[in-house]
Parts: sequence; C-alpha cells; structure tokens
Amino acid sequence: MEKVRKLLESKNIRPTYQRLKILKYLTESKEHPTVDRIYGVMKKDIPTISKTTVYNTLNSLVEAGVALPIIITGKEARFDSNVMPHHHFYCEKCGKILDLKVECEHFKKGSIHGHSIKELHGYYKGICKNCL
Amino acid sequence: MEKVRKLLESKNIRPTYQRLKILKYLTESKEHPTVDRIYGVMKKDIPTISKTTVYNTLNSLVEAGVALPIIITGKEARFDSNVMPHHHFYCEKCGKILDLKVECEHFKKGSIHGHSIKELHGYYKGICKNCL
DNA sequence: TCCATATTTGTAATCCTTACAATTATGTAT
DNA sequence: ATACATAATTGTAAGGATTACAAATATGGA
Repeated sequence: MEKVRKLLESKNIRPTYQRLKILKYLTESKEHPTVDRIYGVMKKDIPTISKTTVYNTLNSLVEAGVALPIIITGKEARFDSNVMPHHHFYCEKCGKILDLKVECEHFKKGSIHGHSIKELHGYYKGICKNCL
Repeated sequence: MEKVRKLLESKNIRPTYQRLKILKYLTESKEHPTVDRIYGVMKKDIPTISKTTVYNTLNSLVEAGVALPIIITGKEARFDSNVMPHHHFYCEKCGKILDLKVECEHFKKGSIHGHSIKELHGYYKGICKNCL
C-alpha cells in the first residue's frame, strides 16, 4: 500500500482511500478489468463508492501515465497498470486479455514513414493456449 | 459498380442499392469513415436511407470479411474495406487514419507463445507527417 | 402475377461514459 | 484545534453510439 501511495504522490494525485484501493487492485490484478469489474470489487471494501469515482480515478491515472486504457471491443474499456509498451492477446473464447512482450522497431525509432510515434497499440485476436 | 456487385454476390450478400452504394463508397474512400460519415454521404444519393441500414450493412460486410471495423478511440467505430492485414496510424492532430504496411512475424506464423492468432490489430498514435 | 422471404426504415431501448451540482473530505493558515 | 478555501466523492441526469424490434417495402422465384 505504501508503494501505491508513493506512486500517486509522485504524480501529484492526492492519495485518497478510493484512489489507493483502485490503483492497488489494478496493480495486483492481471485481468485487465473493466470499470464494472473494478466497481464491483471496490464495493466490497467501500460500499458507498460511486461508479463516477471509479471513472474519475481511472481518468486521472491514465492522464498521469500510471494506467493505460485498452480498447479492443469498442464496447467497454479495460485498464492496465503496466504502462510499459507491450501488446495484448484477446482470447475470443474465454475473453481473457493476456500481456505480450513484442518488439517494435518503428516504435523504438520513434517514427514510421515520417510520422512521429507517441504511442503503440497492438493486439492479436484468437484462441489462447488454455482454450485450444 | 459491377466489381462491387460481384464482390457482394461472391459473399452471398444480396446486392441491394443501399449495400452497393455503401460498399462502393467504402472501397473508393481512403478516409476510414465513421458510420455517421457514411450515413451523411449516402443521404445525398439515397435521401430515405436509415442509419440502421448503414449499421446493418456494415455488420454484414464485416461478418462476410469484406470490411473491417477499426476501433481506436473507443467512442465510435471506423471502417476499412482493405481487409488485408495491415496497421494504422492515428494522427492526434488532424484525426486522420492512415494505412501502414507492417510486417509481423508472429501473425505470419499464426501463433504466439502457443496462442492461435486469427486477427492482427495494430496502430500507432502520434502526429502525422503532414501535421508535423 | 403472386407469395414467401429478405431488407429497409423509424422508433425505442440499451449500454458505456461524461456532465453537473450538492455533499463531504482534505490540507493549510491562523 | 478551528475556520476556510479547495479538491474529491457521490448520485442523478444527460449524452452518444449501437442494437432490438416491428411495420412497411422490396426482392426473387414459382
């Protein structure tokens, strides 16, 4: 918890109880949860928490570079506390999202065909090893 | 127009006037239009067209493998008639989406870390050459 | 031409996300 | 410790993209 607090403070985000709990869950979970999932889990500890707070907090974390939104389905965003550039694998069967370490020369170089690259987003869709 | 008709027929999609026009526009445009954009353009030729028809048609095209949805912002989908695997560049300044030819060894191989790959989705965010 | 079926259309409903204002909590200066 | 200005939280309402649904229309084959 101290680690999470320090992370927030280093980004000038006031470490409220809600924010601490949300970021803690995000860093410990590897499931790339949706807002609804985070909201549901948070309710166990903080029954009065509002979904708006979850949205607000996640937006703050994303803006501060502490979390990343994952847009795959276009229906609902999912969130990742691993902000190092990496790719994802979306399993169409179980719905899980897995992290993948993928090298990208263009991203390392910072540009492609003269276009300046700020962010890299990549994912595969398919059937994961477990579901095969 | 004959080419578009044949494409639809080869996929067993009845070539109605609306579908022909939508697919024709999609193949000739390189702007990766949104549903609203397609709807607006179609209205010029077919003033009575419904937005639901645009959605229905696009869903049919995607299901038949004739078009691809591009999910980047998470707000609204955009569509691409180029169904060959390729990547995109999203310019944060002008909002344009550019096509990129990017090689991916994992996709060619059809799997990564034992997970079976069906689709490849990759895009960069940044500032395009024109806006720099 | 007629008929069964598919498509189109318009409206309403759904779902995710944001806007907004009131309440509550926080940090600081006194 | 107290008061105050500011920031965060909360609940509700609104926004916007997409889908559900049923009625009207068009299509293709007998």
